[in-house]
Amino acid sequence: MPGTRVTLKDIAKRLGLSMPTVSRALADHPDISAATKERVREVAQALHYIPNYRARYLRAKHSRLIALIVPEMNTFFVPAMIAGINRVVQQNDYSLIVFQSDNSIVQERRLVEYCTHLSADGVLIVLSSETSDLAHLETLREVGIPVVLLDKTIETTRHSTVTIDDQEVGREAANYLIERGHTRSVGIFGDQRQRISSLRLKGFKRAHAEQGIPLAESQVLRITMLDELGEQLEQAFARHPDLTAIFTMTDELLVFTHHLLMRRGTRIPEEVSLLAISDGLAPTFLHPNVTHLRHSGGEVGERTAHFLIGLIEHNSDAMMDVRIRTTLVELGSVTTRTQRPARR
Amino acid sequence: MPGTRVTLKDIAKRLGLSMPTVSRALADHPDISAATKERVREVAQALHYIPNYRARYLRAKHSRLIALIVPEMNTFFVPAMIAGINRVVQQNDYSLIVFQSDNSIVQERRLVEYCTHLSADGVLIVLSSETSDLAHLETLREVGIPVVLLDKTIETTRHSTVTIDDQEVGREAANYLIERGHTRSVGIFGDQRQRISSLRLKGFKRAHAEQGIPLAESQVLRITMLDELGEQLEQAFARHPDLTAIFTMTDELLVFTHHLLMRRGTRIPEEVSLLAISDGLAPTFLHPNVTHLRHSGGEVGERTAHFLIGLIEHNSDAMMDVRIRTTLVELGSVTTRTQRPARR
DNA sequence: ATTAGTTGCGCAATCGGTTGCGCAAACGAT
DNA sequence: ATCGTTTGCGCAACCGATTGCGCAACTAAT
Repeated sequence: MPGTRVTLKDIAKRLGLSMPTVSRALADHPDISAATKERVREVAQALHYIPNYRARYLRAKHSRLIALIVPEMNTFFVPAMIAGINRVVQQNDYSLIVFQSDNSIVQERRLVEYCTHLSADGVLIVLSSETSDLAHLETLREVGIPVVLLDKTIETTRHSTVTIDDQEVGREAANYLIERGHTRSVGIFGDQRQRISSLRLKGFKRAHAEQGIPLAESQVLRITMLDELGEQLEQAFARHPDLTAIFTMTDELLVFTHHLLMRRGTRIPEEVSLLAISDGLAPTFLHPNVTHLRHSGGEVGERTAHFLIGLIEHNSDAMMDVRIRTTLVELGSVTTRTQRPARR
Repeated sequence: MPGTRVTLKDIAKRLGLSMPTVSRALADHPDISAATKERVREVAQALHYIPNYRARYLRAKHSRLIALIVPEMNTFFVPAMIAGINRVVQQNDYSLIVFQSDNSIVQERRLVEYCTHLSADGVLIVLSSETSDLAHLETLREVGIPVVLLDKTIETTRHSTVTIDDQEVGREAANYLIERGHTRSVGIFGDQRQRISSLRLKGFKRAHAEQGIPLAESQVLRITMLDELGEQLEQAFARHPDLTAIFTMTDELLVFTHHLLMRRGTRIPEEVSLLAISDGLAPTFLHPNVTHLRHSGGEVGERTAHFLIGLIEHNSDAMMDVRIRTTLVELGSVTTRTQRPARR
């Protein structure tokens, strides 16, 4: 009869044994004779016994559940990250519960609380864009649930993080362009309320400053909504006829920028060079393939999950800021300009 | 002290009440006086009481957990689908557990079994490419857990499905091209062991047959690995100099095909028209934008989740095959050829 | 034959809540 | 003053599994 589960008691009754004996038999406990174990296993099979994990884990302090809270499922980075996390989580016999905060701090708070209700063994969280402090994570600390922040974080000394060195990668991007003679480039960045965006921009600016290359504010595009991009890009072209390179800080910005360039007939890299920070997928199906600083979502996910599971299993509250390095993948969307950069 | 949770008993002790009273107070049970409720709530707050869902749901037959098993996280469709499912699931106070079968039937079986251990209230499953029968889903039926198959399925009379009419959409695609004078087109399809691929191909072929347009086997590309696509496409071009249109059955195939066309300098749509079945995102950032039959992952996810939750909450085992209609989105990657199609 | 040790299993408590039922005190009605 | 009703709360069972401990029965050693 559907809905009614076979329990240990049922098996016990069938065999004239006690529940503990059946439990131990199935757990291959040494106290139980081989013959009994065999009989128990047979009946368990025949009756389609299914263990009840809620009952089992009621005594145990762990649940083998890991929760992931993401602000949204964008197209490129997050799915790859989830896949990476999931791989490690499954390999270690945990299950992954995925929540989406829709970039709302209210939702995020609710979800964090929910994680405690579920007794998650650990929580991974990509902060929402509205999140400006980490008070809501204290609940987790109180009950001893380890948390790791990844990708999008804010400044914190109380939580472990896995990120890339956003400022450094912004700097590398700019240097790469400058070294190749691009003294007038446009950088396309995301919402500046997000640390990830502001840091990448900061690095981008710093590189210009260090190299003595001027960078006007109009060379920096801060994109909150993707549909602003078209207009802002046109303005940049209009204001900077000497523009020779464009840098995009995410895959989303890359594909839209690429599309806009194609639409206006701008040839890459003959007229404008294109450089991105990317997961690596989009650059290979855009034409021409796009040179990028690779930041693999899958790798971030895997490493973060490993780290979290380490915290869980060693019952550690070690704090660590893991910085993942990006690798440069040159695919020919950036030219080297022969004329020397003009210095002031 | 971290790890030690505050329980109802603690609150009860603190107030000199019994555990049931505290439980009822927090549940706003009418038997409890307003004054007591207030005191209980205060103490619960002060002590940072966190309910233990595993204990709560030990008695209840439900868990408010919905499991999703996907073969892989591709880039386009699946993430959008997950986002859609998650939206509905969260709105209805369920949680979504995501598993990945890596296209392995062994994993899939393991995961389905795991769903029963977790006492999931319902299971959504996108079948792996190795799955050829549904015997492993019987366990779920036995314990009364509703299942809905979505997107990639196989023939079944015992399970509900949510799909598009794959054969029909293949047919529509071909007809669209034929009506516009494309009598020599190439169709790019996925692994033929998957029903989704074989049906779309079947429809594509049928349309040609119905219209009396010949379709050589060399006009049909069956792609198992994406890296075969380049070579096969070149062969098709070589063999069919009169080729005027290309159809791709998924987003992945679309972006790679588009990339290959760009690389070989084929102009779209001047030289070759391009038509796709797509989630709608890729077509808008490729250049030119790609005309497609839209099949929204988000919508599929939402509708499926709604349906499943209906089954759960009405304790129904109704069977239903939901067919989601695609909508035609014309974005200019298909030209109309002036010369009439040559009939035989 | 008595003792010591091993083998195989059951009793009962426990995890943290929920729920049916009972019961005392307070209340109103006659 | 008596009876019936309502109010507010506690007792104990229960969900399904795990586990420390105890206890027979059997074996082996002296």
